[in-house]
Amino acid sequence: MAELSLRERKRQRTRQAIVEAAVELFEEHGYEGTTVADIAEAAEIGTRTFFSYFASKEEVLFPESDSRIRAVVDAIAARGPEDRPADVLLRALRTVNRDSDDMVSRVAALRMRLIRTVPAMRGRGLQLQLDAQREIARHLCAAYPGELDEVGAAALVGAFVGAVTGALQVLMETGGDDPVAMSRRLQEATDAALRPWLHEQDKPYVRSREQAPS
Amino acid sequence: MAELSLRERKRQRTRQAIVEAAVELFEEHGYEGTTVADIAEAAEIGTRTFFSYFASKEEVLFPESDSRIRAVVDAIAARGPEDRPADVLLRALRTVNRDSDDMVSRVAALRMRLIRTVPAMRGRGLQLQLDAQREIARHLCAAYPGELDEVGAAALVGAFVGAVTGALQVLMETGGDDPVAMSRRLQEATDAALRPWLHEQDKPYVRSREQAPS
DNA sequence: GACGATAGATGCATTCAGTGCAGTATTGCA
DNA sequence: TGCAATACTGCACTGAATGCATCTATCGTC
Repeated sequence: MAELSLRERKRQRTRQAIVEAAVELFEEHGYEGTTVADIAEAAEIGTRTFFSYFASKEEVLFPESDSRIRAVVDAIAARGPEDRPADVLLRALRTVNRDSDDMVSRVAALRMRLIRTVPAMRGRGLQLQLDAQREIARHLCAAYPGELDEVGAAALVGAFVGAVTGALQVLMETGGDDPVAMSRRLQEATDAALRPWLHEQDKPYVRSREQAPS
Repeated sequence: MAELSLRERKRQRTRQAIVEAAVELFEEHGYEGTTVADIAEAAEIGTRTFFSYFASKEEVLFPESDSRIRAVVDAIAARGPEDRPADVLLRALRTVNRDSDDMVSRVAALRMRLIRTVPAMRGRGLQLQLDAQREIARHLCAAYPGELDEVGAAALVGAFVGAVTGALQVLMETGGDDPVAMSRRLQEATDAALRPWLHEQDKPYVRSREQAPS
């Protein structure tokens, strides 16, 4: 399968070394307290070489072009004939939230913490998110020709992602440290915000409230 | 009213001079093609002084803490007893869109263009937007105690603002130059995206289409 | 296995944003 | 008028990022 050339393998290894060195140093001395030169030295490369792997210091912590996009695109591709655009997005959103590995991986956790605290990281994260939205909107638009135009699709995607982002922001700043509880509150909040789109059979928290009225 | 001390007046004048110089130079040589030193020289101040007025180069184009927030907060304060949170946001959103002066003022137009093209500006803009959302969510939460918690309010606000942002992004990149047409398409797209929240009497584009079919 | 082409690594110099500091000028106030 | 607070400025410095020239390792080919 992975018949990569020696050059390619070496490059991957160096890349990995950079990321690991960066994570190590960021955790020890903080983001601002770590210079690119420090990272390069720890990864045993020249400072100049760093920038042939990553365009900027932030980039180290935003490696892969997020698997989330792919998950949503898959969900769009797997839509049923009865599904409205909003249904598809709703399902995708839940899948993504459920499978969110953002609390497990060490890099992901660090990234989260830095996004919350370092302006440069926050800005970068938001930009990538907006790009991802655009990408998803394109797919959604293509999946519903005649029904959704580019702008409408972007608005719809924006609404759904915006709800998640808004909730997540508050959750992170409140600083709860229990991932399970946070995930549940996130689901509740977005469900509530997006309630007008929910079908009856899709309203878990209404159902649970019927069973156990407050 | 404006009994400012001489110092204060002088400071305002210098501030104004910096902004004007910056706008001038950005329009002539582009954002990246203009250094802080250039701006300072044009504004007849020392380079160092620039940073006692603005914390960074971007900041020059994000002056006042946006009147938009105030407009939304006002809309929340002016809510009727029958209004649901979504109703309030919907009305506020329309007011803001309608009064949007972002196409008239020279600074605003330049800012728009740079947000679209310069990563640093985009990042900064998104950060400010998220902060604004948070602020609005706080007010909304306070206005509906017992009904909305912090997280839920943030999700709701995020959904509405996200819809507008998503649509706006596509509209800007499509690069239509007719502000009126863009404003109309924006309204249509967000209306469509937020349709599940619309009351019947709140659907202007359905109504106007009945009156004057295209 | 040798060889030329190519891609990657590196050092060096440079630009530019942003900060800390110290000294000077200006303003507000008594 | 004089004193204290505040603003302005130059200077030196750090750190990110880029361009360029050079050197080295790898690759495909014969």
